[in-house]
Amino acid sequence: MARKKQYNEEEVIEKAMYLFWKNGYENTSVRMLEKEMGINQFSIYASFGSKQGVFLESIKSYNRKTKEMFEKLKNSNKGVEDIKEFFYESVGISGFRGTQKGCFVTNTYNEFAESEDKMIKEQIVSFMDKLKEVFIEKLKMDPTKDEETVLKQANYLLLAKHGLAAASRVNDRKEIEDYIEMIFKSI
Amino acid sequence: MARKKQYNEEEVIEKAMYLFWKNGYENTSVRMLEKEMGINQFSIYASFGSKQGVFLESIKSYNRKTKEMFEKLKNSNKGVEDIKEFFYESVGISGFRGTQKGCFVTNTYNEFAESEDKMIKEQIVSFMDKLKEVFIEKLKMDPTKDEETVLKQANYLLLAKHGLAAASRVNDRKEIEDYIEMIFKSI
DNA sequence: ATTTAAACTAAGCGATAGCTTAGAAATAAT
DNA sequence: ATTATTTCTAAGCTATCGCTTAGTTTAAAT
Repeated sequence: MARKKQYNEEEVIEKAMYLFWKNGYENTSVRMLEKEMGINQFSIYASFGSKQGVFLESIKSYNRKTKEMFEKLKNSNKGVEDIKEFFYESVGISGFRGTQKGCFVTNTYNEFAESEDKMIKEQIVSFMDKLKEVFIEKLKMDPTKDEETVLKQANYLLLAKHGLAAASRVNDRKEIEDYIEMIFKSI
Repeated sequence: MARKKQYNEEEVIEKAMYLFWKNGYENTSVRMLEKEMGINQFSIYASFGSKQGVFLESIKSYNRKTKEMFEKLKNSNKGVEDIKEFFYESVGISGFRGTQKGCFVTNTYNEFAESEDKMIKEQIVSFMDKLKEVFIEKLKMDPTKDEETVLKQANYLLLAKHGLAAASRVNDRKEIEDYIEMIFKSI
């Protein structure tokens, strides 16, 4: 038949994901992707169709990376304490390859907040909705909270995460920990 | 001698500021600035030197716009309650020309978090530092708070503002108000 | 009215963006 | 070994980026 692909798509996407995470979407050019992914433009376009295609796959790759953390969060039963641990881990994961900063999802949310790009927005909103659902579930474990309080607090936690992402880009460890503790004081 | 400028620099910068606020720095091209400012590229470069120059002046223009609010915040003596009111006003100002979203400073902070652009970073960091100083002053009005608590809470408020800015781009009024209330529950 | 210096218009500069294409290289199946 | 089919290289496409420049228009000063 024919030649086989010299690269593994999942592997090269993971590399692309780290580059996007580090630089954001707009500040990552296809030439930069070529170098980082180790394949040339023809192969990038043959495999993923467009720069946006590479990015969408990168988000999925990030989802796979965080899935374990997410599953752990879901399966535990410590209520609010689980969310707090998740926040601490979120900060931890940000540094697991050194150059990336903040949370990839929150960074993307910020970059695309004003954008018209529906496919990317969908991915991000879907991720955040899933997270909110988990928060709600955890908060409901406390029987003293009524429905309204649960929704308010879930929304608060989701928004507080934006500050956390910003913090983990510039602030030091202690400030970040203080911030997390402050968040949970009102829950 | 010679011809006079057909435009007022402060006026055209204000228009540029709203465009930058709406689209961010990278997503605003010099061609777009031409249209919005009503002057052509030659005049833009003659007056402000570069696109970055226009942006720096835009930040200053934003500072002038928010100065009144800032002064009011400084001169009041209601402590934490002043900060809360400031948060509510911050959300209000975001909509005062319709198309802008979030807080211009926070948007810029997010866009330039990974950037090497020192001049722009300086402007933003200086703005946030000034805000933090005011927060600290307000928090100190409560004699029961020790120095450490004050610093922790000021940091918390500054970071919480990132969530507020994100919220005011997509969430509805009620969710935003709920979020603000939640922030101050732990103060 | 003439001079003169600045403001203006419009065209275009090189660099880079995302993306495409023509043709050479490689390899599984025959 | 030949064939068939895909991968890969490298060059180049058009569009847009920030910015500049040549040349015209305008108006204050003489």
